[in-house]
Amino acid sequence: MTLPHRAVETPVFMPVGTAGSVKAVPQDVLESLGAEIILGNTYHLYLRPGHEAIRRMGGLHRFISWPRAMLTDSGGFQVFSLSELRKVTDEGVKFRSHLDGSSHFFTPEHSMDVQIALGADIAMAFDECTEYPADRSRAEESLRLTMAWARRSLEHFRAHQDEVPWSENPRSQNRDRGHPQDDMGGLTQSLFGIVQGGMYRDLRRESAERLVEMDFDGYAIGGLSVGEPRDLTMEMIAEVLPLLPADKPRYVMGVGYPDEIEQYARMGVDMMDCVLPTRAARHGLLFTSEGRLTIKNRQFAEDQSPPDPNCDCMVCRRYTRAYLRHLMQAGEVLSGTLNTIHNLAYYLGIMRRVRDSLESEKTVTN
RNA sequence: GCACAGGUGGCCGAGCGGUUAAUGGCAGCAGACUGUAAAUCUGCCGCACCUUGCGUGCUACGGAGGUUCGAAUCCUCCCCUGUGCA
Repeated sequence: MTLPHRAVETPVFMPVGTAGSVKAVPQDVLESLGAEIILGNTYHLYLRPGHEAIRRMGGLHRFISWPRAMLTDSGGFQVFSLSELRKVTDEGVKFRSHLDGSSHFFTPEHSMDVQIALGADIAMAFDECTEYPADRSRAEESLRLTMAWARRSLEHFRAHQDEVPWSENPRSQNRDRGHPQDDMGGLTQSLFGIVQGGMYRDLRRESAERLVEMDFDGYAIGGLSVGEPRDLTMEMIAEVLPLLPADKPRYVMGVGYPDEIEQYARMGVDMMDCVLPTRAARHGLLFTSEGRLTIKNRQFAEDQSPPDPNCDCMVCRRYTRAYLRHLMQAGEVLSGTLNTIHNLAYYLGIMRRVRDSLESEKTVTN
């Protein structure tokens, strides 16, 4: 399958670039690594530098100078991760900014407005990422909210999706400058719905069916990898996947470890994103064909071998474990950069191999 | 030489008569990280031993004596460092 818009082949892994940057790695390096689509975050970009500022600058792609695809998460995950700084009502979520403590009210409509202003290729419905564990009634309540918000997200999005800042768009304000990032060729932004339901199969099923009925451009499975055991994650995905239309992208949010993403991709998941390869890299954990490598460990102090002997990424071709360990010990910023480059290369490599072996029997072109 | 100020565990630095193997920080060692409040967080960090326990023993606050039931903390002498004056 190929994602609509900038023809992204799937299954695909999407590096996370919350605040308009895949931490520690410049865009041109991301391109050379073969990253085809990256994430941005609605909540974070709304707070700083502000979505209207980004709109005025021509949209997210242009602002960060990223010519390939982007997806913005709706802020739904922040409802979960900033649980101590927020208050949820049917209407929306009141956040207290983690930056300065100021109050901000997010509703599905507001999230859509922000995401349209940012103008990523794919926007996400505003949802509540249900925490784990959540008992039955809590999961039901949370799902009720997410489903109501999905409908509101979709309606508002459909009514305003032509307000993206892209040059080809009639309402765009930045059609004059001929920038590579502006080559959107009459594309439209799409919106994905998000399945929730805690760890209850019937709730998951109900969630999926209702979303499909609403007719989104793609579907995500959210609320996973929030602390539950791995087999439960698997079970939920297996339950939901068959209910989602195979001709539209199916995205499992926030996963996972290398073996997980391979497994899910082989099950038919088209898209995945995760902060793990980038965050773990900055913390000194490398994922390799030989397993986890805690590069800061003393044992690598004089190890002249490459991080992963079976990897041909630009880091493994050139640097030794001893050097990477030293950079980590010395607190050099290059440490995070090199570690992240390797981890992303590793993740992207896994997906490339899965794609090759699946030999895209379901190529859908735009 | 005189006058002040100091000498504390690898380093910096608290403590100034008793819950003190000794607050903190750094360095070191190990672990965690899954739609990013994360270049973050957690644990260990004098030595030895074991039944790994808010366990036992030993050593420790420049050195040597002393006061005291008890001293890193008080006294004496000595050594050393910094600053100022000769």
